Amino acid sequence: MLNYSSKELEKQWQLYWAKNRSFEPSEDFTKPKKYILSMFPFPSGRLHMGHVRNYTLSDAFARYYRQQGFNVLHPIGFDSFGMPAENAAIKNGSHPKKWTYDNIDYMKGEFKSLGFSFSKERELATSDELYTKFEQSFIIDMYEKGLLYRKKGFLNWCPSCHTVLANEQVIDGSCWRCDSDVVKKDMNQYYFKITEYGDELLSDLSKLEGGWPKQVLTMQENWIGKSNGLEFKLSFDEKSQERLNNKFDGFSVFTTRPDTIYGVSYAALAPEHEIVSYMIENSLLDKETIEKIKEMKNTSSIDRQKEKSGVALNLHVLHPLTKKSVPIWVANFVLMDYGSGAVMAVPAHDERDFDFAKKYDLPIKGVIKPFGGEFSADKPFTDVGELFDSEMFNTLNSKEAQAKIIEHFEDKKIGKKTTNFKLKDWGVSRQRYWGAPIPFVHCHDCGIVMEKKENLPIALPEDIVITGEGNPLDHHPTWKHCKCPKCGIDAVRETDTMDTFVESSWYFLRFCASPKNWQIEAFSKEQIKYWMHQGVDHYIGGIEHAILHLLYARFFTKVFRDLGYLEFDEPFGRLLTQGMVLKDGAKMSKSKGNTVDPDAIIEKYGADTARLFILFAAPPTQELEWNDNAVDGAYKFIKRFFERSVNVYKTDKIPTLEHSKLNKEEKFARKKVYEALVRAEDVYREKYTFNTMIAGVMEAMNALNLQSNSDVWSEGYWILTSIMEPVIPHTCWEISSQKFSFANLAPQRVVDEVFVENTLILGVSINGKARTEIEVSPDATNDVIIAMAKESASKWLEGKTIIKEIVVPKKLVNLVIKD
RNA sequence: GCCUGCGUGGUGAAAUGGUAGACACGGCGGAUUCAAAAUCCGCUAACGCGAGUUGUGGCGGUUCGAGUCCGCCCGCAGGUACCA
Repeated sequence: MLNYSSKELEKQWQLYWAKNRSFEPSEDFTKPKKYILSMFPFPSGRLHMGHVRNYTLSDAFARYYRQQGFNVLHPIGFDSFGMPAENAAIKNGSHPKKWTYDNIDYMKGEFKSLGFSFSKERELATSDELYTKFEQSFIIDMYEKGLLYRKKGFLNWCPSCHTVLANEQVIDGSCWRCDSDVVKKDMNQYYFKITEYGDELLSDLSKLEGGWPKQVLTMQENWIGKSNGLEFKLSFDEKSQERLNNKFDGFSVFTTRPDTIYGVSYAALAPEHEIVSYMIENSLLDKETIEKIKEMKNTSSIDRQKEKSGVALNLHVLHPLTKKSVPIWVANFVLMDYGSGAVMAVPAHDERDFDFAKKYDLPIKGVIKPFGGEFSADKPFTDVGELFDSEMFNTLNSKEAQAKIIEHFEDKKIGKKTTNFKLKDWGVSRQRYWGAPIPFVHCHDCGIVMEKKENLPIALPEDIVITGEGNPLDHHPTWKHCKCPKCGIDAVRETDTMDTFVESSWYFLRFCASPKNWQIEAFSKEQIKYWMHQGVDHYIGGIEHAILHLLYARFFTKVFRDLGYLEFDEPFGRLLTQGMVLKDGAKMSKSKGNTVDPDAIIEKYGADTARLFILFAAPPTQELEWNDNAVDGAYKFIKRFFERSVNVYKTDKIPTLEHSKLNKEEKFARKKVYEALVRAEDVYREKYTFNTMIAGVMEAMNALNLQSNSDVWSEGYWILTSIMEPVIPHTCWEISSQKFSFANLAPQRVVDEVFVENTLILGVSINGKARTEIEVSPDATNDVIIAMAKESASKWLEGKTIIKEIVVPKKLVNLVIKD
């Protein structure tokens, strides 16, 4: 066994694992469990290095916990619905289903060749009809509970993908997938009422503290965007009401700064506001004004941000407290989909209101001044200060005034305390073929009717033509025609399919179900209770899912809880967000031409090399710079690790050694081995810094190589192959099977005697600066140590006075001196 | 703008407030070889022949002692943005 041949060795163990069902979880729910999950891939065709990093990490956890005796669930699947399958269909004329499942087959082969210890029997693809069946059933439940509804609205529409996008899928005004400019389109679609869970999604973030990266918690918090304030109505004066044919008596506004209420000098409506629309439709505005408003509406959200613009409506409202007349404007910076689409404007204390007031020469009325200072109208004052010109609230601290003014509005019944969220309901309809059909029927008589559960799944037709224009399901000759499930007359199926984020919002629950029950249930309460206790134990994936996927999955968990399917609040106990894989300082991408193909690396070096390099080159949360030379180095280490196992004898028990009889090199080697073990335990528990764990093993190897005691070698390998198995499993199983009958792939005991030293080296520093070293006995008293330190450092002490002596046990001595 | 992170050798990176640079890559030198590859050994923060001096983005502070803690500033990355 001198020659390391990665290819044969890896293939052999992969076969062995498959044959022995080595990675299937047990159904014995009395055992302690670990649920290790990596975010499942979209079957794009081939794995990229980001995937390899992701699954190498989860595999290391899974293998470690198996060694520790846990019942480990480490499943994998494919998030297999989605637009790329259709885009490929348009481009190559392939069928989305064939394209998808061919890719899945190929990628499964890649998983195998990387030695990932996934459960084979729980593999799934979300485009499987069985998966769709249960998903549609959940959708029906959610509709019945009022958590899914249909409404007309202004939607984000990608003209290139010909589909609607959720707010979360619009990045800087562009489509998250194809980067086209997103436009607004008025149409019907289905929404999940995620806003109903806004408060809980926010407050439960505190339950995740410690388990999730702070960064992700902050991102979710900002995305949910809760703000407290005052909502009140601004009422039109009589003249304005008449002008509006008495159709409107006013409009509602929301502010987080009620303390600035006396500084209101105008109010502004969004261009899409209903009052504005009414005026346009009923020709209550002159041509020029209508043109200006239309122009604002047609400007994209990015362009709207460039410069403020607006137009006066010649309407007036009465200030709610002072009853003074306040002019109404239409302003492009007022958003229709936040609050009520209308704002009170206080230019003295708000940047946006200020810019707008400057541009249109509107009055700026200060009501808050800096403590001990004066208000200046040169720029808006937005800090906390003292109220003035605010009637009964004068001299109050502006922070305190907020609550008081809200109270005042509530007492007078002219306004109320309100909370607003940035989070909006999640639009899920997609005008696409390759997705799960929304299981509803449109009946002329009954309206929207849910399909009967026994008819599920409503599967996709396979004989379709995909052109890229419109929705293939809508164009299909027969698919959408059906009978109303309620009254039986001719009806039409909903042709919208669901956003693919719906599938990834519950897949982690599906994995908990025993495959033997897959046909009859989505998952069972009992099994979920076991596997999901404290959530998924380690969830690993890219930071790019910090908002979308993780928020939706949290939402679904809470909904399922309220539907009675499960009994916990949060799906993922611990989250590890891995860094990107870079080459030449940039993210690997086909367009940049800096990709490294995992298959090529496996072919050249083997899977263990790829795995070792990835875990060694950087800690998981950091970016990982690909380095061909260092990959080569990883290969050489494995080869050396394998070949030096000739020094190890065959045994099925860890050798026992009499430490005191060993020579210096032998003792040092043992110490290094056990140091590596201690480090490994820390890594899995909390730090995840596999790089330092591997460095420890390398140090131990270097130390073993300095001695030739075969007991020390054998004990060392017993432990080191156990530590390294999660990282380079093929190599370690080979060594372990040949030398230890696998008995070492089990929890290891730390032997404390190896850390006992008969002399200690202490650093000696003068005024905190390292100068020299002394060698002392471990039980030397401080007096002795200081005396030795002084002698050793005498050169630096000449002519100086020692004013303080500090001994840090086992570390150093610091002498503080002065002239 | 706001919110998170992060700034350490030629490079990837280590370092519970206690001798900065472990481990590895690269580089240099040597052994082996007819030669090369592979392998093995040694050196490798900078400056200096050396004793030594200087060094963790910058400036301060706390401390016997700061890469680490605190304050301000600079730079980079990610997220987010007329959210009233």
